[in-house]
Amino acid sequence: MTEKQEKILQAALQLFAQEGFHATSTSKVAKKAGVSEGLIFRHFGNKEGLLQAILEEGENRLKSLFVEIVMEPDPKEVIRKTIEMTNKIDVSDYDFWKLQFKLKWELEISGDKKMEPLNMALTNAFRKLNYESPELEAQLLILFIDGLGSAVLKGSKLNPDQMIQLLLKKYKI
Amino acid sequence: MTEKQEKILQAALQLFAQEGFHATSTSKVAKKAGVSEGLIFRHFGNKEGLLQAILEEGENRLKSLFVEIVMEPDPKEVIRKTIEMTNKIDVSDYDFWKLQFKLKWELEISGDKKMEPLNMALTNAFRKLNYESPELEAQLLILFIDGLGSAVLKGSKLNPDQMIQLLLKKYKI
Amino acid sequence: MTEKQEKILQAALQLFAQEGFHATSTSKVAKKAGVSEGLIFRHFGNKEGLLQAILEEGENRLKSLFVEIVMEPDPKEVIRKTIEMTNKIDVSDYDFWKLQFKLKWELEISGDKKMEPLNMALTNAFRKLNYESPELEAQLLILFIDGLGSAVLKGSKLNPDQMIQLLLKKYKI
Amino acid sequence: MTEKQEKILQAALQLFAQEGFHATSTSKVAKKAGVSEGLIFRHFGNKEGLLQAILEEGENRLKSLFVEIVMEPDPKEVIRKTIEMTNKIDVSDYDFWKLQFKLKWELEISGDKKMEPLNMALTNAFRKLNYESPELEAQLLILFIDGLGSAVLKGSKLNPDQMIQLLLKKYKI
DNA sequence: AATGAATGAGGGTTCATTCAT
DNA sequence: AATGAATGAACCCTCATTCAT
Repeated sequence: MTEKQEKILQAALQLFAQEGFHATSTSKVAKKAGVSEGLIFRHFGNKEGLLQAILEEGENRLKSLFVEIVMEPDPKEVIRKTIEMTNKIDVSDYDFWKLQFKLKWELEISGDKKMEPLNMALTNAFRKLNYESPELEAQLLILFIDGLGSAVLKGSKLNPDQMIQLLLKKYKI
Repeated sequence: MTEKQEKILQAALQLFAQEGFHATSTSKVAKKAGVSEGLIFRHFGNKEGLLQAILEEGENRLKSLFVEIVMEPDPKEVIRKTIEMTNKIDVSDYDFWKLQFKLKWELEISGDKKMEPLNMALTNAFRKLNYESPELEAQLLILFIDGLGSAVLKGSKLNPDQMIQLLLKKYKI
Repeated sequence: MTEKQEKILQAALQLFAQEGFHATSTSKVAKKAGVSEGLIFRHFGNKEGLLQAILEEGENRLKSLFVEIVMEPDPKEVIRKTIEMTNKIDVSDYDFWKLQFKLKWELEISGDKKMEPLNMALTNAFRKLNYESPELEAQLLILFIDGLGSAVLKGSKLNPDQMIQLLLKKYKI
Repeated sequence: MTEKQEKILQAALQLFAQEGFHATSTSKVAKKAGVSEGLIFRHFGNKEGLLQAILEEGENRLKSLFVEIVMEPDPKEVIRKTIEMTNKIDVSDYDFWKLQFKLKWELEISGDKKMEPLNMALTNAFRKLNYESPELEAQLLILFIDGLGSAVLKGSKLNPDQMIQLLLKKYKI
């Protein structure tokens, strides 16, 4: 991975996240990266390939976010960590996460699959805590954190910390 | 509103919802509507104008969805109706709602403002029911219905009816 | 067929014939035709389509060149007219015919099929004249007019009229 | 001439012959040759230089094809060898000869000059045999073998052996 | 000798938009 | 109101070529 390749990825990430995939031209990416447009295609094949390169890194980051939760034995802790997940996101990674959400809509990339490990960890946790419908409860919680992340990234005025506190209380944690 | 205008709006709605705003060319819209491309510009000024026309109708539909909730005096009913809102969506309107969600991300159109009446109705309801933080509770519930709608429209496998039942139980309704 | 469409075809024919298909850019065609580049694609779909449009006219012209020969009852006349065919080509049509020959090589478009009616007419003529191998004789004569046309169009110094006289004498016509 | 230079020439020959000069990119040549693209320019200066290198070898091969004919004292033998020339072409050299014909059209390289020695040899032969117009007869025969080679290389269905027999008979050889 | 990163110009094509009819 | 020809800018991408290593 040369220095210019990194520059391209960085510029593309930022622009895709801010303006969207289709609304970002490869020439804009090149200009922002301080690189000739042709270089993008030499390294990533085509615009789609550039996107894939970014997304691949995305899956890795998501996995490393999940690993702590999935490995946690205490069910209450699983739920707590899940709820607090959105707070773990570094501000410098906003563009990155924004892109993930954006693409789910712009390119109809389903996020279900990626969430599966989290889903299972939560289902297990709720089962251990004797919730009536552990699967449903897991889905509901995922719905919440997805919604919370979504709201935060879209710049909603909602205060995530308060929301997290409220949720923790509701789950008696 | 002539017949051809309707045809254009219909075609645009479908295409914008399915492929996205930027990925849909005006020529595709014209072809699908069975209309000359120029006519789109005659009637809606430009591509953006076409979008606005669709969105305006969107706000109206949203308002009419909300009106029942906002007018409801019984706070428990307000919450129940809110939770069951997603079930009220007709399958034939899927494209329409999909577009609304899609655009929030593709064009960074905040949905906060549109949700304000619902937000206030819910806040009021929770206050009447002596919830500790009615504002937060309202936001949380909105988060939920937003997440649920989002999941359904993206074709998630999750069962909305079960989810609604679970929620109703949680709110003791 | 609008006026500008004609202009495009004319310019393309000239450039394709002179520089070759691949060596001619659509922008060059547009400039020469005094037309915006986009118009080419509106009317002909793509560069290939533009070529096809030219070639279609080619087949028609070829057919009308053949018709006199194919309809001729006197076998000697068939042969004579075939031999003299190259002389029938108008100087203003040089570009057109050059393109036909050029493409046979540049794009590997076989000319065999187009020559079939002429082939049959000649075979018949040679058979009536009791030549030993009429099919072969027909092919040989086609080889000759193809070669002669080719030489003339490539700007060879060879004198076609003398060549034609020589041939006529050989076939005793 | 290093091993890699040979590889490049070989690959270029094949590609130029099959796809044409303009339609073949230097990168394709490099890939086929298993060589870095830069090396092509190190060795041959530019794409044109690469072509020239191939063509130079072409002239040599042509000369060596002609030498037998030009050196032949018996006029009848001169004619026979000329007519049978196309049969002398090795199948493994098809690409090479195809390229020669192709370029005559794609790049407007006249073949007249290269044919001069053959032309003179034939003229002489016909003169010795007391043909009326030896120059014309020479040109005509060249026209034939050019056409025959052309047809064979373009993959025509015509049977070259039969054609050669027919010609030999016509020239009473 | 050989590589592979890098470039700038140009490739074909699509786009939103305008205009005469 | 409606068409369809026409445009120019921008699109993604490929090209031949250069250069540091």
